[in-house]
Amino acid sequence: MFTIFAVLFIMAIKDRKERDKLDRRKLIIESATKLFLEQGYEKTSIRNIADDIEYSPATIYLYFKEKDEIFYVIHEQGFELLGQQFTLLNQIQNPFDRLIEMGKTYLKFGVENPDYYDLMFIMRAPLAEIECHANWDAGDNAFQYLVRTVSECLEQQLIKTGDPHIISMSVWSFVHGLVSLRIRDRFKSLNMDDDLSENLLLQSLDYFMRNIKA
Amino acid sequence: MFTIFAVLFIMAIKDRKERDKLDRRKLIIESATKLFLEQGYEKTSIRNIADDIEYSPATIYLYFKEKDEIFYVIHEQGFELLGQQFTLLNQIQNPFDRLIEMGKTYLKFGVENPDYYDLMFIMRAPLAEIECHANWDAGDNAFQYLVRTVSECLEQQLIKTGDPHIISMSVWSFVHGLVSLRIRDRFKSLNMDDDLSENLLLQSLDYFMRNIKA
DNA sequence: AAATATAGTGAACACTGTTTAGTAAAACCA
DNA sequence: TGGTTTTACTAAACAGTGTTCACTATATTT
Repeated sequence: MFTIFAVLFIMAIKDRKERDKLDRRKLIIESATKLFLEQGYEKTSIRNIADDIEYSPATIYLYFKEKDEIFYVIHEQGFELLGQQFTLLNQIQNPFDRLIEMGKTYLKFGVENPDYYDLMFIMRAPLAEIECHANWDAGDNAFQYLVRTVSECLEQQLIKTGDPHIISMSVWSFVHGLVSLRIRDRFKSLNMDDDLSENLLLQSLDYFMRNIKA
Repeated sequence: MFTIFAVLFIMAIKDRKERDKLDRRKLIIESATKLFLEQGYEKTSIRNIADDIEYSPATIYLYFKEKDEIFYVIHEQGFELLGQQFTLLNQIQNPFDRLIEMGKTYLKFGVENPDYYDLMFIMRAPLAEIECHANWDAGDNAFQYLVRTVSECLEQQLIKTGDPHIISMSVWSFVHGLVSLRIRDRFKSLNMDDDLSENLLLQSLDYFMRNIKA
């Protein structure tokens, strides 16, 4: 009889402990995200995070195997954010219009969240082996979403014929090229007030989309 | 009388000293380039270079203000290399054919020299202020070469009309997107044997060029 | 009450880029 | 030739990085 209550009691404690553990993990992630968005990956050190949450640096290693593992969750946050903005575009019936808006959304995301973008698409891929299976799921999903939209465009003959994967790859490469050259200041050669530069990106996108139109 | 010879002698010594100084600078650059091409920027430390040339780390700072300054000359080497390969294409009369070959050359350069490519087009720009004037001259030249070729295509109505700067920006962004996603392993999602992947890049380029053709 | 499991940390390790004070040797001047 | 200055170099340190480990308190279990 007593043992039953005892067992329940023990389990309640264990539950609380697990909750606490998750809370502290969350604390680390939130601090890391905050610092990361302020200063980027390289400049956010484990000691910075430790100072911020008022724990010892060593404690962080009780919750994360390595620095990259912390930033892998931020990496995922980024994909969730971008995914959300893509989801909003589902309501656009015409797949070509949707494709155009996806492009605009992508450009906007990159320019407005350069640090997220860096982690998601520019940085040398961390966790090469470790979480390799799950690692690029987020990215794959987004890409598959693109492939589907492109396929719809092809079915409805809204764009010139071609292999949907090649086309998707091309679209992605194009917008990625725009964003990453912009983020890494390779466009500053000529003119380029900040406003102007975002306009140039949009004009380039428009040029690209006009060209693939059927 | 004697003084004349003495002055000549002194100057000869000074010349030799300057030669020596340049030699040692060159030694550092050669070692740095070697190590850089083996391991990339981040993994090449000042101490690595010092060990390699059998000098103290501090000595390197007598010849270069900071690590970035060493890699700025490698950065320039990269542009020279790419520029050489572009120059070979001058013999192609038809500007659109030339444009296509420029694209292929660019892709090939990026895939075959990922570390150079990284320094030239992906890495966060070093020397932000210091050599800002001269810093992107190399890159600007290459871009102006692109703009000229695009302009020729427009004049001869080989490609659809549009602003030459927007078109050039688009072409560059497109090939840069392909290369940078490729060398940062963002394409590994589907299939991708190494041979196959380079083929995909070329197919994408072909798709792009077909679309801008008049 | 004693034994054990858990959470957290100080201090260290092996690195990094960079600076500084000090040392030999070469060059200059008398 | 001898004394002074300039040059070339470096050992050691500074301040930072990611990461590990031996250790300590506290909480839980027996």
